[in-house]
Amino acid sequence: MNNYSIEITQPYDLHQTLYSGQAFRWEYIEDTESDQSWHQGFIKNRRLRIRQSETHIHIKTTEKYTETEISDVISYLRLDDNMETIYAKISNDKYIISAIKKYQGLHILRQDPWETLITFICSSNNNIPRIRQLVNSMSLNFGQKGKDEFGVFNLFPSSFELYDAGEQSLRDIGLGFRAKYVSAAAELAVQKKINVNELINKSYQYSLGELIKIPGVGDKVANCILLFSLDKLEAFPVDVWIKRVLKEVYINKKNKIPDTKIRSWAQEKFGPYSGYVNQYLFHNRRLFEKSIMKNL
DNA sequence: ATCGAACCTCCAAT
DNA sequence: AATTGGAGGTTCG
Repeated sequence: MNNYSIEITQPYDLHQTLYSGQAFRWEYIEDTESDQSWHQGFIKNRRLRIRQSETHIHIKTTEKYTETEISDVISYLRLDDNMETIYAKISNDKYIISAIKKYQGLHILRQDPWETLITFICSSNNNIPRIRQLVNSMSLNFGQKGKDEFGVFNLFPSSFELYDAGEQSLRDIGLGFRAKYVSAAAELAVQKKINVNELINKSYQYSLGELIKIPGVGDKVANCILLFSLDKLEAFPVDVWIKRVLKEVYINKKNKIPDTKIRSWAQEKFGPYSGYVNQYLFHNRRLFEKSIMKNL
C-alpha cells in the first residue's frame, strides 16, 4: 500500500462533492487496515481510495504514484479552483450566499469526458440509484477487468468495448431506450466522427454544438458534460431541480419558457462561473427536499 | 419554431 | 395485491 497526501489550502468538502450527483461510481467503504472510512473509485482508470482530514486530502493506492498521478487527482478534484474568487464572483444575492455558506467547499469535478458522456446519456429520465446501477453494470459486463490488493474491479468501458457490446446487450442490462443512444455514441467514437476529449481545448459554444449532435444528448446533458468533464464553468444544466429553484426564487412562475432560453438567461445573469451557481443551487434545493421527506 | 407524447425500467405510493 | 406515476431528458411527429 502507498499513502500520499495533498494539503488543502481552501474550502473543500470531499463527501458532498463526490455524492452530489455528478459522479456515479464512488463508494463509501470501511478500510480494515486503517480502521477509517474512505471513498473508493477511479481517476484516469486507476483505482484508489481517498479521504479528507482537516488539513489534507489523503490518497491510498496499491500502486506507486509519481507527481503525474498526484496532479491527476488534484485536477480531478479541482483542488486548484480558487474558491475565494469564485465565491466572490457568484455571491449575487442572499439565496446564493446562503447556499454557499451551507455547502462550503462543494466542488465541481473534472471527470473523464467519455465516461461523463455515457453516464449522462444514461441519466435521461432516470434517477441517481439507477444511474449508478447502470454505470456499474456496464463496467461489470463490458469494462476491462483488473485486480489489486483492494480486490477485483472493472474499469469503465471504452468506446470500443461499448461498440462491441452493441445495442441489444446494453438493452439486456437495463438501459432501455438509452441503449440505442449509447451504442450510437460508441459507434461515432469508434469511427472517429466524435472525439469528446479534444473539446476540452475548444470553446463552450463550439463544444455545445458538437455534443448535441450526439444521439441522446440534448441541451441539459451536453451542459452536464461541459461542466463536469470539459472544464467549462460557464455551463448551466437546466433540470427539474434547477427549474424549481429558478421558479421559486428568480422567475415569475407562470411564464412557460423553453429550457435553452432559461439556460442562456441564467448564464447571462450569473456569469462565467454559472456552473458553480448551478451546482450550489441544485444541491441546496435537492437536499432541502430530502430534509422534508425525513421530517414526515 | 414550438409543443406534447412516447420512451425502457424500476419502485414507491396508492 | 395490482396499478399508476414519476425519475436530474431527448426525440419524433
